[in-house]
Amino acid sequence: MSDQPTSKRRRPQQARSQQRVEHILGTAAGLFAEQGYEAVSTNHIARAACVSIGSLYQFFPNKEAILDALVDKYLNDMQEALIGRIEEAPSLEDAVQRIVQGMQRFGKSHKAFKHVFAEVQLAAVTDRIHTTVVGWIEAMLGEHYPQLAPEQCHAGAEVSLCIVKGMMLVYDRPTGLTREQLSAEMQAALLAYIHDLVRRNGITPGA
Amino acid sequence: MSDQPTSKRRRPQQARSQQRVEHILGTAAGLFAEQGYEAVSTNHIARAACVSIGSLYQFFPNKEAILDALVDKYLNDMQEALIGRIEEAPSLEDAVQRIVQGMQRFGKSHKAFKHVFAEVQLAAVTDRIHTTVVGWIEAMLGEHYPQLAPEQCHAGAEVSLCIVKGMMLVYDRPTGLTREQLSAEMQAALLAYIHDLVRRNGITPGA
DNA sequence: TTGAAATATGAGCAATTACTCGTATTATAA
DNA sequence: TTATAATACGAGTAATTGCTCATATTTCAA
Repeated sequence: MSDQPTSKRRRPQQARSQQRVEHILGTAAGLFAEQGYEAVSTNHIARAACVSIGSLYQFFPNKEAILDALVDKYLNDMQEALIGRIEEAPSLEDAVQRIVQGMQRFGKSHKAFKHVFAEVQLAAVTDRIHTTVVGWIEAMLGEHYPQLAPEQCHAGAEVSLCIVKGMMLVYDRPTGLTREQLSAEMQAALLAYIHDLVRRNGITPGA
Repeated sequence: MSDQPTSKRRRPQQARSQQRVEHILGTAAGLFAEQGYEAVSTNHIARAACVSIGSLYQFFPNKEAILDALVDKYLNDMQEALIGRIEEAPSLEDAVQRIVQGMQRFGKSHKAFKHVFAEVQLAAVTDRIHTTVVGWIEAMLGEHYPQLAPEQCHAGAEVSLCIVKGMMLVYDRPTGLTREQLSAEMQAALLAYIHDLVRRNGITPGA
């Protein structure tokens, strides 16, 4: 996603510094997840990672660069964890299940992601993720329903992502439902919408 | 929602100070909407409202109290703007339309609300809103489908709110869809899910 | 008219913010 | 072994944060 330096700063060249950068990122992810991006300071991150503030700024030109690096990582991880599996899905129902469960797993193991993804004021960063994921869903819809016009695919993808986003906001809230129930309901909601979409466009839903 | 003092601070008693408090709240709402809660300082609010920082702290014991007061106001406004209309809705389809359009209107005229509602890290405040709104939707479902078990109503309400929340996150994003299209799609999504829910529970959807 | 309560003011405080820079410690290639 | 580049360090900077408090002004009942 970015091979040139993320920053004007030095890129880590020796093994120890590469490990350090990884470690800083991991620590930052944890803190962001717990307290949110704005509430976490760079000094805070450095202290928690047992790294001097100077070392942190050796590799990250500013606070936002840390978040950017995290987002790069997340988009890559998501691509691996989700997209491969979605393309292999034999049916739309299967694809929907993989999306919902994949997102759930991903949100669980990368809690900071949920913040970044849902936080409204980090518009630039959020946009990158949003656009990327909409593209994936759009492609999936187009593949399963070639008769669907491109604009319809796009609209469907935007709305589907709405649903998935709302879903992620609610996963760690005490809803009275188990994760499995929530997951099942969200799959049902997504499928119900998609089936409705294609039906409205005069296509008989497959399977 | 709270008649006793919001704070340990003086309650405004004279007309001029009541106006001032209103004005501070309005200004804060605007700033929160533009920049998010964390990014806006109390000094900032005071300056923008043309009020000294001391006056601000005369009526609000701390920054959070400003947000709390806003949420009180929003929940009241929402109750008036939405709930009355929902209870009068002749059909579920109509109720869904009123919810989606009401939320949209509300998000438009109270932009700060969107932030507060969706922001993950303001857990306490967000919870109040979430719980309140889930209750409303739950009641609506129970009324339109008396055969639906209370847990089913609750589950349905939680998932429906997920969808509405995701919706609010996306309204002012360049999606390539007009507001009307988005609104229509979201109504369709909500209805598709609810119809699916009652169908799965062996009830033939009305109308 | 008077005086006490309500309201208004903003300089200023301690704490924290994102970030710099001079210096010290490593690693590596010659 | 040595010299140069890479890495590490953390005291220190200016700016900003949420918030206080002594003082000044306004309101209104008596």
